[in-house]
Amino acid sequence: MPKTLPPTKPGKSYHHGDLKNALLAAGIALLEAEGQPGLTLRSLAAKVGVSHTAPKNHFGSLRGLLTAIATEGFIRHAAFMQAGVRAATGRKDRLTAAMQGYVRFARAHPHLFGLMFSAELCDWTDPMLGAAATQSYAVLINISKGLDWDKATAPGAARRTEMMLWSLVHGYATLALSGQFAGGPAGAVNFDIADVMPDFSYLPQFEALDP
Amino acid sequence: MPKTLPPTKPGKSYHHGDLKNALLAAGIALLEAEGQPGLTLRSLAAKVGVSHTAPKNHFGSLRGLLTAIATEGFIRHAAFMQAGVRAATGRKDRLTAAMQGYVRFARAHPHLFGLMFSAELCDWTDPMLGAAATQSYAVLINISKGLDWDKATAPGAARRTEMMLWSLVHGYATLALSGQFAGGPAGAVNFDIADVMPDFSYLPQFEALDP
DNA sequence: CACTGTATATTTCCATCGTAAATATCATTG
DNA sequence: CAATGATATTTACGATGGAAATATACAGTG
Repeated sequence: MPKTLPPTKPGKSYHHGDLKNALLAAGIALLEAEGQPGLTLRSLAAKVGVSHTAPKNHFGSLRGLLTAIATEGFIRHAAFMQAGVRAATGRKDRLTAAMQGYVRFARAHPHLFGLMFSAELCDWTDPMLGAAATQSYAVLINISKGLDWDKATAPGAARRTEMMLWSLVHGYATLALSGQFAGGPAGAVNFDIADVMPDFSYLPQFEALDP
Repeated sequence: MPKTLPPTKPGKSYHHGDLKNALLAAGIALLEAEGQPGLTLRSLAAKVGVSHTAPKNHFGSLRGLLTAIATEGFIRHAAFMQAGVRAATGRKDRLTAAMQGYVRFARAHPHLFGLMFSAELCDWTDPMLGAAATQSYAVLINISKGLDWDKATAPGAARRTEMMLWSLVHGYATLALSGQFAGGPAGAVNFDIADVMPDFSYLPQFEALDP
């Protein structure tokens, strides 16, 4: 009964059946393999075996495709951190695991990470992308809420703590990725944020730049 | 005597005379005005009034032009921070001024800042670019050396302190630029790093990721 | 089963881009 | 003034993203 078969891999057909997911998977693979400039609509379409205008039906434009890839990247990013958090016990250890997961993901998927935080390439008005990024951010927020630092009562202290943690780990990941730390001390991945910043929430002057 | 006239602005001539600097200046202006994808060799050449292949003589390729622009960006970045540092008194105030200058520069020249730390667009094997980036980093290093935190005697403590400061301010600038802090508390630019992290150097587990 | 509408994919075409190669112009030096 | 090297232009080419028209498959409906 060929009718019961869902449109998965019908061998060779005019219609692909699952082109959107296939383009996403192949797009991420191509991005990781050859970097952002190597991910073109034509090369991607050739890899999947369709015409170079086929992606337009599903993503509208190259920008739409990159936005969808970044969205998937944030989903994986959050899941990657969460997996580390679940394996840890204790509040500080969980924060450490999240931070380490943040950096490890960036190192494991540098081009995807770069795309995710690229202001130019993605369409940040897309609600799906915004939701995925927020969920990734929420992993850090939820963990930082359980820490001692959260005892500060100053208005906005918790928010500033989150921004501080996010800034620190994101800056570290970004600079490490761009090779700016190349001259630093040799060593394995040992990013223990909990030990580095044991106490800062009671003196927060960490104001937001954006309204 | 038209011969005594140096090759500056001879009105209209086959040779421009100072095309390299003109391309750099117009390139930065075009980058800031229209973003990185708007800075093409052809649009830049049209703006300066030369053929679209003229930049090749001075920069080799688009990548070379972007690298030169990023180099100039780091020079301005360092100068911008230094100007704030000179106007401040006291060691902590000087660090604060440098950090605030870091963020303000990023906000004032978002596209230039993005290009400077873009791993894909620039040629990081260029020694001029590396030197300019190092000089910008050196502003933070020199200031952090005079702080109380520097009393730590653990091996690599100073280096870790520098990396921490750089990570924090760079992550903050990057996230603010990409609009990730948009949901934060409203407020003016008030980034007082010295108050946020008064004490961290004596518990450093901040290892480098890169050899 | 036949008919029809819709989603999906292809073909063709175009403007723009970066780059290479050959050519033209100028500035300098002897 | 002639020759040489630096500088700029012209022409051409392959690749890219996108628009428009066309072809194909699928899902209902009678």
